[in-house]
Amino acid sequence: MGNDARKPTIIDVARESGVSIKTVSRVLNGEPYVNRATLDKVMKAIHDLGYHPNMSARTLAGKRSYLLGHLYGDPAGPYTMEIQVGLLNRCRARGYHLLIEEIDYRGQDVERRVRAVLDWLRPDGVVLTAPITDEPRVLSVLTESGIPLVRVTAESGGDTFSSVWIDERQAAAALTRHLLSLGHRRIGLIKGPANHGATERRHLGYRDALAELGIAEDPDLIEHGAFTFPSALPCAERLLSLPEPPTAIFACNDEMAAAVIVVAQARGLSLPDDLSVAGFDDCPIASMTWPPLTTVRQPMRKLGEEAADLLISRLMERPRGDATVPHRLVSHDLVVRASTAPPKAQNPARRRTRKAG
Amino acid sequence: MGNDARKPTIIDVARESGVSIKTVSRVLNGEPYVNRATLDKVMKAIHDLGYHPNMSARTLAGKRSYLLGHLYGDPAGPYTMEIQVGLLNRCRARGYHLLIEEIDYRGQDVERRVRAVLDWLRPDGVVLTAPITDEPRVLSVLTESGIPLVRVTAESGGDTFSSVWIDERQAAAALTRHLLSLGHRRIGLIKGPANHGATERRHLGYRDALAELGIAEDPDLIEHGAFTFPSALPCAERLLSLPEPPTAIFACNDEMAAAVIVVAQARGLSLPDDLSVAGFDDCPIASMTWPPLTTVRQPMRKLGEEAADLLISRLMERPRGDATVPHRLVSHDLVVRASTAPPKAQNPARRRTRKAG
DNA sequence: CTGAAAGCGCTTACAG
DNA sequence: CTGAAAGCGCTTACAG
Repeated sequence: MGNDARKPTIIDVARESGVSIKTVSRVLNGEPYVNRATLDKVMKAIHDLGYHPNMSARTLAGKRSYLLGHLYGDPAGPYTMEIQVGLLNRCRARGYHLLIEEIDYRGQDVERRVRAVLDWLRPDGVVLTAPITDEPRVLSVLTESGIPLVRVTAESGGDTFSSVWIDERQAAAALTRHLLSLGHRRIGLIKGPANHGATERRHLGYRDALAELGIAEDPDLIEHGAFTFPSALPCAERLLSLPEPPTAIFACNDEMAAAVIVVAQARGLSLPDDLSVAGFDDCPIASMTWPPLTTVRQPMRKLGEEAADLLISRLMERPRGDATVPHRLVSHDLVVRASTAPPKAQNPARRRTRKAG
Repeated sequence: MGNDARKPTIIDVARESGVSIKTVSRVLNGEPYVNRATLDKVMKAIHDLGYHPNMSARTLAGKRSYLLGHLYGDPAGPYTMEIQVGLLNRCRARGYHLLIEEIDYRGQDVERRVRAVLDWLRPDGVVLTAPITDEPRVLSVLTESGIPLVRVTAESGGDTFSSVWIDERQAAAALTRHLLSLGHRRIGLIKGPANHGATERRHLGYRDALAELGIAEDPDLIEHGAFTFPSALPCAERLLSLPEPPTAIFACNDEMAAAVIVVAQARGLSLPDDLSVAGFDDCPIASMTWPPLTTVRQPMRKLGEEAADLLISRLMERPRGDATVPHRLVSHDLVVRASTAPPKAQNPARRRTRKAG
């Protein structure tokens, strides 16, 4: 209330600048072939009037909504949320807006949920983040609808879907090499869930690095977590209870690495002397543990920014029939912090009992 | 490509069910005075055709966008993101959608940014979460525009803005009482930033509890953080370096409490024997530290759900001129975990040096 | 380089 | 309880 002042429309701008609404529309959409003087007049009118185009009218008349949909299966996870910040950054810069939708990929009606989002919101494009980048039901609905989509951190190759990714295999190998170079030879691995693409990629990197030194993988040292903190607790317990426990543990994400630290501390181990721990992602938690975690930094905001850029650029070029499926590789960093060090005792896990020194 | 099948419109539904589009519209909007048999026919046609109303057309013709805007100043923070999950839950259930926008409240052009969101997106309502619930520039633009808004976790009272809140003062008092009941008498407090409403409210609760036992607040025990992990590091250092250090520290959120734990561990203190630590919020981090944190659980998803419900209900009742400004109080819980225990040594911080036992 | 007309798919008054 | 008409603010062909 108070401001009955009707918001200015394209008609007001046209009148103010003495041209047709079609010409204003041309300026709004950055179309070529607008006389320089005309353009200036229109720009001035837009500015003077404080005009903003009405999104709904644009969407209804044109064929685009200027909306990107972010579909994710991991509500409030730090990894997903950081990517979202990146998406938001680029949407803002390029005149798009972000609609978010959580998809419970373990639920019964995944297809219906995804379809509903498309039908109701009609976003121009969709960004998929792990762990639903590889969910067949989600992908099938999306493919069938023909909507442009980009997947963040999924399998690189493939000529079906566009993606933004980091080389997780190589990153995992680099991290494992770091551990090996410190002198560790028994390195525990806590994997993610089997249905998650990253799980296999990181495992392969671990195996690559071991193979370089001619070390065979010991199945006893491989545990399956679920990329969550609680899931890694029993994994860590089992690893540290082995007759010959590992001197280092590589958890495939930071939350699981934090769990390893907690278990180790509860057992009275002194870190990193008795046990080296490494994670993956460089989420905020990686800097909040004691000792802070050695990990692989995934530039999550950047992944989001690249994804939005890729998608929006694709939407801007008219011929949406072209068969190019672009991929973007983003670089990662090995971040060495205090949670990794050379192994000290031969049999650290045995040396101590449950009581802290 | 592939599906040229034009999406069904209200006209198709009208034809299919043999009524006018106006009647279909009535059904869509749940208006009263629709004959039962007519309603059934229309519902069947909607279902058979797989019809979904076009949001843009609705927005353009009607005066509502069915969009809620979530404005926040704390990108990717776990507290904010959990609230967002709650908002999303209720939006989904009630036919609304959520647009998200980060507002850099320390930036120069806050007003312009907020105004742009309103002008471009024209959401029906706005949800504001801390720390921008009390930002005067944001509030002034919003007030001036007359858009319905609800603030999550802001000052309870006031007849200007609607809010959803927990009694932080009482919660902080309960937590402090817990510490006192364990026998602690010197309790450090790490506050939030001065411009954040929660800062003062939690401090008052701390003071209330001390006063009940006739204990005067010791200014040396009060530190100012910024609700972030790094900000609390020097605060903890100072507190633990006092000639007579506290036996317990209450950090006003979990991230800062995690920082206290890290500092204490780096100094070789054994927790909770040498030092009790408590946080606030019960974010995921609270369960990922060692020892896990005693804290106050804010039901963040619930806060978000209540906020969305409050707002949507308000939007549904036509007469938007009514002067009621509803408030909703959500209850909190004291969560006692292993980070708090009775004080052990008289002077624990002195007893040890930097080396862990 | 610019414009007049039609139409996107709904809802709003207004009738009946 | 139901409907015919107008209009929301843009963009799309189509002309010139």
